[in-house]
Amino acid sequence: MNILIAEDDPFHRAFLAGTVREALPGCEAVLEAEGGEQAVKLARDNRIDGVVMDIQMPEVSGIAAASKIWETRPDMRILFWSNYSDEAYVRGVSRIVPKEAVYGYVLKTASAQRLGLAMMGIFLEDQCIIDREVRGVQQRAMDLHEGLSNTEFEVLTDIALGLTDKAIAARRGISTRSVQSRLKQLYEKLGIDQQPHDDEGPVFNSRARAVALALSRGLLNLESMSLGEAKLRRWLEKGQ
Amino acid sequence: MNILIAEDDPFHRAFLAGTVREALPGCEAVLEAEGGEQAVKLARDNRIDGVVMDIQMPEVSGIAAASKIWETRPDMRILFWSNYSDEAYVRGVSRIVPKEAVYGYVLKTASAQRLGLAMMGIFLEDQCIIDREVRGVQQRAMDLHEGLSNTEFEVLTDIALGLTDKAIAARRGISTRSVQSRLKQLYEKLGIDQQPHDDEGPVFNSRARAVALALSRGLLNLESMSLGEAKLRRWLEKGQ
DNA sequence: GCACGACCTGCGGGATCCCGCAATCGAAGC
DNA sequence: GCTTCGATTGCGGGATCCCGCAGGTCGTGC
Repeated sequence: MNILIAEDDPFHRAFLAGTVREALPGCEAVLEAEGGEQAVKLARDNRIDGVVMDIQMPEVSGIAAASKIWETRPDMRILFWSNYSDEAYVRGVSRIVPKEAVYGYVLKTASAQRLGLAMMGIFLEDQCIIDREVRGVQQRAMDLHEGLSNTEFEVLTDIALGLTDKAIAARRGISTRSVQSRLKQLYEKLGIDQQPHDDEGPVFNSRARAVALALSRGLLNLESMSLGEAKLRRWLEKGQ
Repeated sequence: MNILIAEDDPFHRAFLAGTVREALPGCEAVLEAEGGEQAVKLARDNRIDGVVMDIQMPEVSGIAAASKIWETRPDMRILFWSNYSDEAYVRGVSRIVPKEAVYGYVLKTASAQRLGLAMMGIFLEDQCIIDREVRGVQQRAMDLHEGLSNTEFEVLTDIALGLTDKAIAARRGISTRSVQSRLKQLYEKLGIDQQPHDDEGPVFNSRARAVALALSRGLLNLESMSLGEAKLRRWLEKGQ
């Protein structure tokens, strides 16, 4: 069995390699990549049976790299190992995972033992293993009343990128009035109307406040935004 | 000599401890803190000669902890060790460092040797040692035409928190028209007017676009925003 | 004293945003 | 077939935002 490790931090990379050797004694080779691009290349050029992937990496993130790998090898087993359980990450992962793929999501704060158990479960037993805390986020995101729907999530990313209502409407193929309806729902779910008011009218600009709250709650993060920025740029060029 | 290490990641913490022992053979004790709060407590209760501080830590960040420590020991030598050279961090540090303090700013991507040299320079020779890359950011921030003035930076943080013009005016003690003037300058410096236009008017909402650009350029980051959120909350309560 | 630049401020208007009301459409369920 | 529910859309208005223009203030340097 050959395992690929993708992790930019050298200390974490060494720790991962050690844990892999310990949890999977039958493992023949452990390949190491320092970034997403290298991970894709190594996964393409070698016979790999599983990947341990850090999500936050400069240049090409772990999610982007996993997406690339799954394009050609939709049955690849990938264990995501991340510092955070941001909803942006959890959504990002579950959006790209193919139906036939086995995957896992373990937090870096977990013990070495828990990480080792997850490796055994995924790479030996083909189980999907998701940390409890991450599962909680996943659950909340699915709940229709608590979490955001896909359409609400779309307008959220769009206003976070700084688009106008009209631009969002053109991009998503709906009317500006619909955009505003979605925004209103978004504001309600984020609880913007119940934010403090001053004597002199509202303290908060709904649009900007929504972005601030989404960031602080992990609905969005910098990576999801730069990813959205890239998509937006492509759409703009296509339009011209 | 006693050195305090504040770093939440155990691998990095162990690496720091090793580097301290190597670079400073005369060092008697190396104390370790896992977070900002513990760092402040350890610095208060022990005879500490210098601190190596990670900036990004959950709960109490390294900048907040350093600020606390410098309140009672303004001559403390502190070496900041961070993953990023975000302008938000650089500004945050240089805003709180007392005139008589010796400090340093080294990136985590630097080699162990460079880190060791910085430790020797700061703790043995009382030199200020700032990585070249960080220095570049500091320089740009000082340049009046390239970087943002303090007033522009203030309105930037305010709109990022989601405040309305009126609320910003009340908070900063100026008229709403002044807020809008500052915003216009901010938009110009961020280059929002030269963003792409569609046939059907502007694609971007200036206010939201400014926040998006500031985040992607590191002028703001999540920590500076949650810090601003805390300040805002205090101000709101005072007003009521 | 005087010119200069940086900042603050009031006025006014045009564009955008926020939202209540109501009609329409499509999909799911009985 | 009918109902129900969610999503979309138009209309209209009030609030906010963006910005050009012009006048005022304050500190610096000659």
